[in-house]
Amino acid sequence: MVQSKTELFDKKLVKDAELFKALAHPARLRILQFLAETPACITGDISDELPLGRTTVNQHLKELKKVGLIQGHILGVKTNYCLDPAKVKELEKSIASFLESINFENYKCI
Amino acid sequence: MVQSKTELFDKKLVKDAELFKALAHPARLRILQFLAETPACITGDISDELPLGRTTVNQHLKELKKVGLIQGHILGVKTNYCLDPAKVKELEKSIASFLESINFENYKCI
DNA sequence: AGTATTTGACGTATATTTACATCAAATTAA
DNA sequence: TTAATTTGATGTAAATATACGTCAAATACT
Repeated sequence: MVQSKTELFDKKLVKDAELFKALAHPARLRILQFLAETPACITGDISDELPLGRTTVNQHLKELKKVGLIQGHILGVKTNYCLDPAKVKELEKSIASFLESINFENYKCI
Repeated sequence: MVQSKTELFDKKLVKDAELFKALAHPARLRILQFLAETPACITGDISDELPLGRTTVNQHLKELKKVGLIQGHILGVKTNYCLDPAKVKELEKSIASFLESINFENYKCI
């Protein structure tokens, strides 16, 4: 991008775009689903579930953690990952509010 | 990515990820909002609205067109862009169904 | 104590995204 | 007809994303 211009946009739009970006890869969507299905969510089990290497999965986990959608709890050598339900709710609201902003009942194309 | 692995994931997840990716940049979110506000949506006006060059904006428009969220109608030299309200509705449904798949009422972290 | 397991940090290679400049084609205006 | 406008295609440079291997540290097992 030579020179990032993201800071020139409205802060809410930037934050929304970051959330969408976190969801912009099938591996990360699958990870979220897996965590939702699996309350006992050991890190290695996640990479076993996906057609990707462990280090790659770890990278995706890091991105999900960055936006707060998941948390990692260290238990000895192992790390238990899990969804942050509050953040998921927040995500839901952010998306809804954006969609509302582009949803005009009487919109018509010329 | 050396070797893309996206085709190894569930098709619906891949499609959802593509939708989220189209929304993963503040410029594209702003474009969608602008089109929603502006029924007479001349191409050049869009780039005037954004802190980006015309060619850059054109590239973002192309991506939005690729996933079908907007349409371009050629009128002489000019092109009128507008939202595709049906696609926006579809987007809304896809997102809702994904969010539902990770939303467990009794989810609890260990 | 010594070995095995699990993880995250780091580095690396390739692909893609972002931002733009330049150009040619098409159309409109003078 | 000539000049100006508008657009999309093409090319390019830098940044970021994706996928993975290797490694060291920490913990668990024998």
